[in-house]
Amino acid sequence: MIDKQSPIPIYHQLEEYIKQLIENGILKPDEAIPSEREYSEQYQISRMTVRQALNNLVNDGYLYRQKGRGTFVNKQKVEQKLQGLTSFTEDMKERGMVPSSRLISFEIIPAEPQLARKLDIKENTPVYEIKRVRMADNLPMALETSYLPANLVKGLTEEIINKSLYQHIEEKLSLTISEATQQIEASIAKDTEVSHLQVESGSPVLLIVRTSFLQDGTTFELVKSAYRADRYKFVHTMQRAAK
Amino acid sequence: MIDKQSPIPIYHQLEEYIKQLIENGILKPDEAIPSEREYSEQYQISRMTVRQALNNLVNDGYLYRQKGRGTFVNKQKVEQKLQGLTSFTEDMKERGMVPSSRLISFEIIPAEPQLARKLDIKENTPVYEIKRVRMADNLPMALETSYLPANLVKGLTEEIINKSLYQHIEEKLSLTISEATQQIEASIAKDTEVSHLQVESGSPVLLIVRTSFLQDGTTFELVKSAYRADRYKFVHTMQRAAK
DNA sequence: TGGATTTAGATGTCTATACCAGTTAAAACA
DNA sequence: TGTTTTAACTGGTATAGACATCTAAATCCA
Repeated sequence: MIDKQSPIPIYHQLEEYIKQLIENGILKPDEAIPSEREYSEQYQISRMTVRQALNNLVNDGYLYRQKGRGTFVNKQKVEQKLQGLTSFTEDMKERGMVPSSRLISFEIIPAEPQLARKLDIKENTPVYEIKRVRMADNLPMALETSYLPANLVKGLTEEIINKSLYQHIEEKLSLTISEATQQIEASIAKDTEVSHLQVESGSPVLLIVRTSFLQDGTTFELVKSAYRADRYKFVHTMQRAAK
Repeated sequence: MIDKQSPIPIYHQLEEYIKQLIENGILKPDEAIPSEREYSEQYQISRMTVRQALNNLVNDGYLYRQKGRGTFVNKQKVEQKLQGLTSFTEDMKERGMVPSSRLISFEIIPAEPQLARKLDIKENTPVYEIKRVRMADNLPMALETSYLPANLVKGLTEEIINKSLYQHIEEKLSLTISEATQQIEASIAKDTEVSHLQVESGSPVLLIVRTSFLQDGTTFELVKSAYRADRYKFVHTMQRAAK
């Protein structure tokens, strides 16, 4: 399980190992995991190294400690799942639904002033505009429009979009989204939303505007979505900041 | 600065000290702080102890490290402000508005099954129910109903509520909310909401249900709010979880 | 039996040391 | 002068041990 010769740090190996046991349900919530000294003896590693692994897992919310008692498995929180959320696809899968989508339009347009400001690029810079109806279990869930600076994601095709845009971005272009800001508000469905989402006029929708950033701070994408209020609820967990 | 005889752990003292320097602007963003070895020598403490302090500050987002270069002060992110958000009052102040509220009703009721489940208490346990219209710059912003288990916050009075419920909870009862989950959805204003929020019937509202937890995991409060969609937008930053 | 005390074992704090791996700038070299 | 090497930093990983503090079970005693 633990390979001391590996270039991967020991604490990280132990971390991944324990994380696996939790995610596979072998270690159950509120169950005590072996003590630090047990890990230390079993794998012949120092107790401080074990602590480093456990501390990371505590920080990530997988474990919690009780002085004098032991270290325990945390309940799988919705939060952990949602924090990693980047795409509609991931979100729906988390909710146990099958995501799909129908492309409405796909073109390259010059960024008008407002969009340019939001994407932090110059006016009229080419931008991909992708409009899609997002579905869950084959029912319309949201109408989504994405804007991506063309210079960041060259050679985008309909095929890639229909397959998995995010997979392409992460694996082929090896770009990683590190942070995102969301603005969420309520509204009444507009005409295009009424028709694409198949709701009655006057129906409420949840508008979510997400701006995603890369590690270096580059603005990567702007996504405007209108969700059917009767089908979608946004769930979100937050920790109180230290004073 | 560092008192080795103090019952307060050394790493914690150093942590608070550095945090102060950052919050008071003495250490500026992207500025390097002294190296681990410097702290170690200056205060005659072990480097591992210094690392424990710095690690905590990195985890809390105050610092970031660069291998081979040093440890630097982070920019104060909006996220950090929003993460600490717990109450309507704090939220409005962040937005530069003056919060106020009008009490509609205040009573102790037995928890019905659904509420009991959400608060994680037994059925018919006494619960405070507080209904208020929340205002920003004297304009109705939201209709809010709070539920708090009576045994957790004994002796609540109208006066306390009108003054500052959260201040009372944190300072008098010394309870700290460590985590909260929010569910956000869009809807159409109901009759009571129409009248209290002074909107037309058919107007959209943003429904937010917040459940707050104490450090030990106790469910502390359930707050249901209906915000005027034309005045309120929920903003939220998230980091991508590590894979 | 029931309450106080002991004890074993858990996490928490801290030390002192060692070596590794990036980064940078000065020193040596061509 | 311009390039390369080197040395002196930085944080990252890992060890082995000490003592503190808290918890719960075992033990003892009235």
